[in-house]
Amino acid sequence: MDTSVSSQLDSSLKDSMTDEEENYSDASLSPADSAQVSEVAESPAVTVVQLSDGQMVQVQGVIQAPQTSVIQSPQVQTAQIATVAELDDGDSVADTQKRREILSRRPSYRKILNELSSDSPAVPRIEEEKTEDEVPVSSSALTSVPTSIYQTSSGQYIAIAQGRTIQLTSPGVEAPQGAQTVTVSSSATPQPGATILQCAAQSGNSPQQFYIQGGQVLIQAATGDIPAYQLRSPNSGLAQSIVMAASQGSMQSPSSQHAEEITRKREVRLMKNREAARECRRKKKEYVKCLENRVAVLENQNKTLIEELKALKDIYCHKAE
DNA sequence: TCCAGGGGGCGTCAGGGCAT
DNA sequence: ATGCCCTGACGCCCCCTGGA
Repeated sequence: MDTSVSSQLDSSLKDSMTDEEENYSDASLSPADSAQVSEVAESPAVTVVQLSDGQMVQVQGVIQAPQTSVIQSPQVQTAQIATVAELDDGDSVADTQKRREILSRRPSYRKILNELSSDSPAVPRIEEEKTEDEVPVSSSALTSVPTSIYQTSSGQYIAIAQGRTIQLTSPGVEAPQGAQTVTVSSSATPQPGATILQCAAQSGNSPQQFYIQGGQVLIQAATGDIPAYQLRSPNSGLAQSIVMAASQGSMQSPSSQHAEEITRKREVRLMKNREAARECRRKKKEYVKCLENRVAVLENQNKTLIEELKALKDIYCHKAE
């Protein structure tokens, strides 16, 4: 009787705990999570469970059962899970190395959550990021040499592609509303005079004007609430040598193009890393929430099984009498 | 009201993993 | 080998809360 129930619980745990989760419970769970997992009384009953990848896991005290009664308070009916390597006393140096390897090889939150979701359909999957609405930081745009992306001091992005396309994007605004695209058809060979382009601004705003003057490109705001951008291409056309002045009136000299390129690359890198860190934190929160849900589910499951066991035991005792 | 402490979010850096 | 992505770690800032 006890054996069957504990095996059920073991299999339940085996099904629901991936090795990545163990790594997290070992290293980086939130205090609330670790408290729920590790709050356990010492029990001599240790079950070794083999995970799907072959890793051995010791599950201690799945049911803290004294000899007389199986039923215990729910507080102590949690499982303590530790890898065999950690529990093994001998060869601590090798254990430490192995532990470090396990920790350092931990997959990303997306992978972990996707694996969890493959286990249980209730867990939402984290889809691969769509780059369509990330024009300023899309890798394809960044790796293609002709595209230049700049961020203004107000947070707006200016993307200039070799196709003579200028795109203004405001952060936090969906692409259809936030992006303004202008195709510069006359700039392959810059006109000696100024070519004025107008793009349809957002409703309610005055149109912005783009001046192209003898190889120079100036983007000026027509309204006071939009900061003034100044771009220029000293040699020809709208190639990547276009730079953006930090403020109105501070045009860049060609001699500083190398430093500008370095600065631009750094800005792009920082911007992408900023986004990545934000996304990583979001996924981490989602992952922790997922683990908390899983703890709740497993606790409920445990409770139900114990009640079931109690009922069966009552029936058995009645028949024995 | 002031202030210390904690929590949460953010930006940046560093380093490992991975694809090319 | 290289570049990109992901994430831990660190410092900073802001907000909230409880005590003096």
